[in-house]
Amino acid sequence: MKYQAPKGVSEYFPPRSYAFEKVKESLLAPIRRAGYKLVELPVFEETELFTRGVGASTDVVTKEMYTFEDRGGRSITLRPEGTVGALRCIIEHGLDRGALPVKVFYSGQYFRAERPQAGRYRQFYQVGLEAIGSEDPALDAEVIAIADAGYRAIGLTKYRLEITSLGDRQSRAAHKVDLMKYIDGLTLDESTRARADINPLRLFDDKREEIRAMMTDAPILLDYLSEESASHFASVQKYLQDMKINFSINERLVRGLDYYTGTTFEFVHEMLGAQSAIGGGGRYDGLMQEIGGQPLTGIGFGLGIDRALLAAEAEGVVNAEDFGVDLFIIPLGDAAKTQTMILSQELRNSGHRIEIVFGDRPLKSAMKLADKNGARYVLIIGDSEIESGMVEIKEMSTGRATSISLTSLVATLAQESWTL
RNA sequence: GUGGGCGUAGCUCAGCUGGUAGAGCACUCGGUUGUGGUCCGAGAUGUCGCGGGUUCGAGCCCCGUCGUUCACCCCA
Repeated sequence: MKYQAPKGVSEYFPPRSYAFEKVKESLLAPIRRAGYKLVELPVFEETELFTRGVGASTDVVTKEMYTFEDRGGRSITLRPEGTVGALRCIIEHGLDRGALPVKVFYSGQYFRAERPQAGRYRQFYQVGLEAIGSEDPALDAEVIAIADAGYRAIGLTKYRLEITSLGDRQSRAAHKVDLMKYIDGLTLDESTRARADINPLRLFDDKREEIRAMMTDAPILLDYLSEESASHFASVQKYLQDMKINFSINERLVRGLDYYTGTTFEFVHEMLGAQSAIGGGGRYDGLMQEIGGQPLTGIGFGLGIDRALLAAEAEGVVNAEDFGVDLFIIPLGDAAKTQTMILSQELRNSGHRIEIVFGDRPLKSAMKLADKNGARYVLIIGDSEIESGMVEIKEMSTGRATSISLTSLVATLAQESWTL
């Protein structure tokens, strides 16, 4: 085997590609129903957009970006996340000049040069949305509810929603001072110390027992929220409760992108191993302005399709059987082949899923093929059928055959009783 | 970037203490004339990841390398 896909990319092919499609559509449907509008965005952007937007000190920017120079000497980067690019599009085309909030959604692949792992790929797929220009806590709740509806549409049940508030700039600054003071008093190894210097909140998320223990008495950001932030967060919770969306407050929830402020959330699946976050998002107060837009707040999420699929498979809620065809046509002989080509074209034009058998397979083998492809009905066309003008259409599940005239076939199949 | 596991037919894997490879599934054909799902029969398929070493002899041992996988970091 000479060529293989680049390291860390996931490819989806039958039959799993069908489940992938289903998961993606399930996540997308609630977004569309809430009035969010599609934006198709480039997979690469000017590098600076990400260093400015995502945060120059984040791991994502410092060591996980696919960056290269294009032929004109510009520094280009494959998008490591979706929000910044979506906002760039909104700002560039003035979508935020009309009625607010602007509500957009998108889906596609993202790239991060990390060491691959279960549920973590160098190219991964996400469905995301952004709502720009409203501070209303009801919007926070809507965004969370949409994600939750997507997971439910897939059929997932073994996940939980964790939320917290990162507060506003002042809340954070005050907390950071005390947290740094606390961390300075700890004995940490060099790399952990370095991480703490970049973002002290990270230590809350450390998986090592000894670090967790050290952090149990650390000052919690929630205790430092300004009155405004606290009441906003309280409203979000109230709306979620009213909508009967289960959640828990994780005061130690940390996200890897620097732009988050206020409401922040994560959906965590319990059957996924180390990479258990299937989706997450939050509010970002300064981001629009940071990348050259109006000073508008915004909120959004990114839902990992790969991980949602993994979760669906772990829960056994994906059924990949619906990739069958309505009608399988088996031609016997040259004249029949021509007839089949014409017929399949007509039937496909009227919306049916039609497959035909290619090559000169023995009839028996052609029947097997139809069966394996999940054909609901099979039609055999040979010399006698062409001569008599009558064909038998066989229902595979019952084995029963019905006689229909060739000329009325298209019309007959369009009827209610033949719900192809 | 750091650490552990694994690399044998398309897939899942077996191969005992070293003697030049096997199963199941899948695939193709057949079980008398143009009808599938079960059953039976036949058949094709491997540079045993790659390179070196030890040995009379290596899929099995040693070294390296690449790939893969899981975990840390980080995150969807």
